[in-house]
Formats: sequence, C-alpha cells, structure tokens
Amino acid sequence: MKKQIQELLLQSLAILESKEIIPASNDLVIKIENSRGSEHGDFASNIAMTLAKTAKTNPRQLAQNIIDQLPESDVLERVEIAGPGFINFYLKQNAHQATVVEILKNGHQYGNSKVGANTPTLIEFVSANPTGPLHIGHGRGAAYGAAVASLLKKTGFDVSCEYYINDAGRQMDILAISVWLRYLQHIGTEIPFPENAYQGDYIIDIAIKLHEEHTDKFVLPTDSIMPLFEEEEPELKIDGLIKYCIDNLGEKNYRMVFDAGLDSILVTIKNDLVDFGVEFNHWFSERSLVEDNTVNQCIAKLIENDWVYEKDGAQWFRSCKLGDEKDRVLIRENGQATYFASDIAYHLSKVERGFEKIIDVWGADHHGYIARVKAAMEALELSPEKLEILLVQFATLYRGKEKLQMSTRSGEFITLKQLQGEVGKDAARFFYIMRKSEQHLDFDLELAKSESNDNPVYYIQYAHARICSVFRQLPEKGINYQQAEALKNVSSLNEPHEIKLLATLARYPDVIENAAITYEPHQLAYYLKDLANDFHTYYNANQFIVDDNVIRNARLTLIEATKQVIQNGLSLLGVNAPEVM
RNA sequence: GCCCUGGUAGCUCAGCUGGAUAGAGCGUCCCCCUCCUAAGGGGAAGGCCAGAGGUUCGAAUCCUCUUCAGGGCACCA
Repeated sequence: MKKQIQELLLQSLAILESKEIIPASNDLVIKIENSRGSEHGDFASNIAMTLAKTAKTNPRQLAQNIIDQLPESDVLERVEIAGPGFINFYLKQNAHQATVVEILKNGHQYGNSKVGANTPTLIEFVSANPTGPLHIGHGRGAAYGAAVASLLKKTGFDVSCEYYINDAGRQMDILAISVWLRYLQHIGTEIPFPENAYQGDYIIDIAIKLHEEHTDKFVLPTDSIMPLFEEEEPELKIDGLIKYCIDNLGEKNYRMVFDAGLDSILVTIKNDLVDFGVEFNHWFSERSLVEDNTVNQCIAKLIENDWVYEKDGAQWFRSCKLGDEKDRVLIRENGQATYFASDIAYHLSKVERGFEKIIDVWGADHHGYIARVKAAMEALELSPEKLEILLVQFATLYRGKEKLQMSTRSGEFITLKQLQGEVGKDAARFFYIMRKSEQHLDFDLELAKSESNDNPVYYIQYAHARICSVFRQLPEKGINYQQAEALKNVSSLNEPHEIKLLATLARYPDVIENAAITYEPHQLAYYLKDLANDFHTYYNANQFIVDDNVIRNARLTLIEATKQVIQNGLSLLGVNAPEVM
C-alpha cells in the first residue's frame, strides 16, 4: 500500500519538476508513514516540508501543488493537507477490507517479500566453545540469531545458518585434561582436581563413559603426575598438565580423550538447540581449517603482501594500519597459531563459499574484536563491507529479586535446558527476543513462568486460542462457514474496531521487512502484542457468531485472517500458536 | 586512559531511522461477563525523554561536552 502511494507521489512530483515548480533531483526519497491516529488519515508524507526549502516556497502551498497533480487512484478516499505541511492520505474502506482477502489467499506466505533478492547469506551464531552445555547467555544468541535468520528467509535472502565449533586451542586442552583427571579419579586414583579446570558434573559423566569404552587405556603412574601439582601459578599448572598428558599418553591417545569430551558435549549442545527449536545447516570445525591448511595459506598470503612482521619471536599482523588500535599476534612465540589466525581463515572460507552477506552474531564482550577481523578481511581483499557483526548484550538471570551467577569453568550455571524445562520453550524464546539486542537483558524466571497478563507470550497465544475456539463452536451451533463464500461479505467490515484491526493486519509485511533489514526481531514481538490487543478489544466489543449471515461471515474471515498473521509471526520467533489454552 | 551499549511514567521497556497532543505492560484508582475462554476489555492518574550546548521549519531521535550504569581493551577462545 505504501508503495502505491509512493508511486502516486512520484508521478505528481515528476509533473511539478517538468513545470519547474520544484527543482529536478535524482535522489528523491519519499517517506510514507503509518499515521499515528486515525484523525491524520491512514498514511502521511512529509515530502512537502522537506522539499519546501529547495523549491523556495512554503510547505503548505507546495503540498497543495502536489495534491493537485496527484493521479486518480481507486484506493484513496481523499487527501488532505494538515499541520505545517503534512499530506495525509485516507484510504477507501474497500482498500482496508482487501487485506483480509490478501491474507487468506496467501496463508503462511503472507508477509513474504523479495527484497533479499536471493542474496547468498551466511549467519553464524551461538558458536559457544564446546567445553560445557549451553547456558542462559548462549540462549539469547540462539533465539536472536534464529529469529534474524527466519526474518531474512521470509524477506527473500538465501540464508544458511552456521555454528562455528572452536575445537582447537587451549580451552579445549583444558577440557581434555579435566576429563582425564576425572577419569583417573573415577578408577580410584587419589589425585587433586585444579580449581581452574572445568568443574561441572558433566565432566565426570564423560569420564565414566570414557572408562567404560576404553577401560584403563589412559592410566599413567600417579607418582609421575603428582609433582605437576606443586606448581603455584594455576594457569601454569594447567599448562604443565596438558603438556605432560600429550607427551605421555601420546598424540593418538590424547586425541581420544580430547574427542571424548568434545563429541559428548557437542551432542549435548546439538540436542539442546534442537529442543529449543534452533537448527543449523552447517557445523563448521575450527580444527578443519588447521588440518586442511587454510590457516597457513591465509598467513602466507598476508606475509606475501607485507602485512606481517616478527617481534619478540611472534608473528604480528599490521592491523593498526587498517583501523585497529594495535597490531595482533598471528603466530605465538611457541609456534602455535592464535584463535585470531584461524578466525581469519574462517572468514576467508565464508567469502570463498560465495556468501555475499556474512552475518556474525557475537556477545557484546567481543566488540573489541570487530576491528581486527575487518582489518584482516581488508588485507586479504575480501570486501569487509560484506561482513555484518551483530552484538548481543549479556543476559542476566533473576529469580524474582535474586541474581543468578554463571560461569562455565566453575560449573555454576543454569543451562539452557534447565531454563527451558522451567519456563517452557515459548516463553524462553519470546523473552529473549522481546528486548532489543543491544539492551542488557534481565531475564526474570518468575515472570516468564507466570501464566498471567504480565506475560506477553500468553497474551498473544491467548488471542490465537480464542479465535480457534470460536471456529470450534461453529459446527456445534450448526453454522456453515465456507471461507471462499464468506469472503464475498468483507465489505460489511465497517466497525471502528474492525477498521483498526484491518489496518494493523495490513502493516504486517512492513513490520517483517523492517525487522529483517534492521536485524531487530523485537519489532515483530511488539507488533504481535499490538495485534493481539486489537483483537482482544474487538472480541470484547463485538460478537462474531451472530444471526446475520453477512456480518457473521465477514467477521469470521477477519478473525481467521488475524489468526493466520499471529501464526505467521509467532512461527518466525520460534513460538507455538496453541489452539487451546 | 581508550572503545562499545544504555539512561524515556513508581517498576520493566517500546518509540517505525528527524515530524503533528511522547506510547505499552506491571503497579495504583474506577468500571465491564443472563453474551463466542475475565489468561480478556474500557477509563483515570502518572513525564523538564539523565544534564548542558549546537545543527533546522521541527530533536527523545543527529553532533559536541558532562554525568551515571553495564561491558570490553591477551602471544585466552
């Protein structure tokens, strides 16, 4: 609808340009807004005010000129000038009523758009280190990333979802020796467990399973291990244990212990995400980038183009020259590549796989990392503007007033699975999405659990269930409803609440498009609350199942359309639309 | 010190990328089921949009400074 009005305005302005009332310009942006209240019509444009200055005339006069040249249209009832020079557009009733037909015709396709033009798009999210189960913080990234992906799919982007598995690096080695030490303890070895190793009970489960499958294969003499615990500095102690373990178990056996931890945790993560309604197209392994030499090739290319120098025995990337605040290490003094080095390779892979739009969803604590990744892409001539990094602020969990802590290493955290078990998938998904991603999120368990109107999820779902309930009663009352037949009656939808509801329903495609291109799924959440509110108000004001065939049929099509839009919207957020509550 | 985010009703937050009287939920106060689910609806009260400058026809929205809160500034990932 907005586009139709835009087109009309464009034609009018072209005429004014040809008459030299306004100067010609190529980059004219015509903004059409949904009016706030009905007294300002259905849509409004401020075009006259923005053009008044260059046209050297007053806005109201210019607005009149624009209206005079406006072509005939079968959707517009009338057009008025208001306030300082707004042009307000009033739609004909049947233009409103037509949205019901459009929604029911398109069904779950209603709201789809093609702005994405099939752009190959990769969105990477969650990507939590596989060192423990997903916790409450990861949940936000999961819910947000999944919602953005759904929105982009709806708007015509060719979207692929990916999880980057950090299966290389020191954190994983710490996981491996955590498993190994628990394994030794499990078979009765008296041995301490460092406080900075992974404390969670899930490590013990992995160790038990490891022992079941391999019995005593990984046992080493306790006497030779004990001296390592004399190291005072905790991190050095860990490093000593890792080195000892690799040297004495041998590369192959160490890898078995390592993989036992990795695989088991990965399975847990995958299952938890599936339960949460979040699925990925690819699980991309960091280790694979090392093993297939992509990392080395990347570094070689950087060296070739003089982006690398040596200092203190390490290899440094000149990121400073490309906008970062300091240079970054690619290869450490000990010869090992940094996480950053594999991340460069990872982004190279993303570009080489043909993605035009590359989205990374990161926790806000990674913001300092943006400059160096962009710098690396620049250095490798990978068009950094393809990369869009979306930061998600932290989620803090509350139970009423009590703040709950979380830390993977200490093992004290609420897992995503526990959260879901407690508040349910729908409330969890919706609460995560409800807040703007750059806002800190205080997730209150009590509120999410409350089955009351404090809880917007139930408010929206209730609207859907109420509509379903109405339709369930038709056969009981012996009423015949045929959608196709009933649609012929929509012209009787003239009650104020009906017009309001129609206008809100008509907004849906705009909401989807805007939420998608701004990566703001919360806009959809708020829209659905509005829609539910319009429906509940209508429900209280007007009876749907009435004796008059024409009115009843018209109303039933309207609420059926409402049901469809609620369903469409909720499904994009990963929330169910229950038929009964 | 530098870099991100935030500061809007008593509380939790929206505010459609610069527009017309600043919105919603909760809380408070009043009203609405002989009627399709009251997990609902209607109404009232409640605001110097953190503060100060600036940009312009017009600012909660853009720019600068100040201030408060959270986070980040590794040869960790």
